[in-house]
Amino acid sequence: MEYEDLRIVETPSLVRDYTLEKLRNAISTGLYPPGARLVERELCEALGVSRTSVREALRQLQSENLVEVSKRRNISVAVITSKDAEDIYLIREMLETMAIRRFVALADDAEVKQLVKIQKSFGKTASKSAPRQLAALAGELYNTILEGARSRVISEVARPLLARVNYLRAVSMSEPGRMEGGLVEWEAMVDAVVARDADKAAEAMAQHLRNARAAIVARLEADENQAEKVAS
Amino acid sequence: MEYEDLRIVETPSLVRDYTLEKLRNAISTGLYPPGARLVERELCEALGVSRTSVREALRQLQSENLVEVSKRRNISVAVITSKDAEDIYLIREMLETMAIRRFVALADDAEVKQLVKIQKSFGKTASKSAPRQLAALAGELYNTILEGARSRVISEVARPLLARVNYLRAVSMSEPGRMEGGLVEWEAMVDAVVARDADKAAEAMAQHLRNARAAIVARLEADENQAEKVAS
DNA sequence: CTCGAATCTTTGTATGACAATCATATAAGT
DNA sequence: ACTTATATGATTGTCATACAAAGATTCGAG
Repeated sequence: MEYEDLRIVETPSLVRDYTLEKLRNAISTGLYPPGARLVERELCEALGVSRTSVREALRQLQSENLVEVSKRRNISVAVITSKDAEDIYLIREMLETMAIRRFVALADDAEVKQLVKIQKSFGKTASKSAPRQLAALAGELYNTILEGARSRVISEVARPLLARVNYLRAVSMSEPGRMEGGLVEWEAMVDAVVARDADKAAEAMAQHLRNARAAIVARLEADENQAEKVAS
Repeated sequence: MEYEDLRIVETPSLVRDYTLEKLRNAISTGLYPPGARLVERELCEALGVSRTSVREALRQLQSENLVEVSKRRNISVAVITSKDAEDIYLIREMLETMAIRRFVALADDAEVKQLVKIQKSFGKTASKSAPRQLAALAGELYNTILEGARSRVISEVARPLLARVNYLRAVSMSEPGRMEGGLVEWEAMVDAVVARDADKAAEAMAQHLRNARAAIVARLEADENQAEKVAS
């Protein structure tokens, strides 16, 4: 008899993981936008957990650079400057072309099929312009790629970077015009993966990230100029 | 009158930062070697701090992947496999060539001079084969480079990776033969930086990391084969 | 020697307490 | 009215406890 299937695989969930998840989510959806202050007691109330758990979750968010501490020790959602965003996208370009090459080399057929499926849902969802759905799909896409690349290290480095620009991506996707570009490149990438053409897939991925970088950096620079004007 | 000089710039040190620092140090020096179990209560005693502080520090180490949690929730010093090490070095190669190019472009003369100084101390210290001193110097070298590269993001991504292989580097440096190779490449790199030749500097850095990768991966693979043999 | 109950260990979580720091409001003096 | 003191409040950092859950260990009964 086979017991493998019965074995309980997931450890009972931890309050601090729940807390972490909730906070990460709140940040990436913009519920807590960049710069928003996070007060421990308020988070405790909002989440119904103790200060202990909130604080441990905050320490992790701090290590992930999703929040930043002021010199008064107050914690707020990290503000990404245009320069930060540029560097994040440059690094992502290196990491994710690396990942997609590994995916082409190592992913099994089920994973490739999964990629195609996500890509198709994309086409369907895009016409309705439902930013939340699109963001979720994009997340799935990246997850699938990182999984299929079979590298713990790449995932560990890439995921926090992805998390840091999650909110920006969501904002950028809700802008008219930017979305279609992304779709075309993703389609090219998935096609290349299906054809097991690593170079082409990597190039499509790089192209996508270069375009995204340009769009987001431009957007942030505009915001920064605006803010500067207001300040004066 | 100028008040800038009087202003207190450093926030009073936090117990959790002290704890984090101590633990990171203990891991990178091998006082707590890979696989060693870390028991909260013991750490409290050893460090003279409360469980609260130890736990918050552990959460950060966890985010940095310096420790790992078993399914029983026990925490131990992360074990780096040969595959992990290979990926870490591949990513470092991308990040640090990027960093050294920025350094050449952006660092001021004082920083270049600092680099040269460190490089010279290296030559002096190497003859005496004092691994602790060498490790400290290498740390300074990387710090200087990352500082001079003027990119928060690059530093934030590169530093944890560096920390993860710190112990391995120390071990590898204490082996005979490996050290001199590193020194030659570093000398080439610093020379190129002084000459403000970004391509040459980047190539020297890449060369250094490729050599280090080969040495460390070989070493880990040997260890892993050994362990496998013992297990059988 | 094996099985199972009792006990010890370790982690997860909550709570309450208190100091230190900063921010804000209030009172006082000129 | 304006500035300075003073009190008051808010927030974070740290500690000490307490207790539940889950595992690991010990030890006695058979």
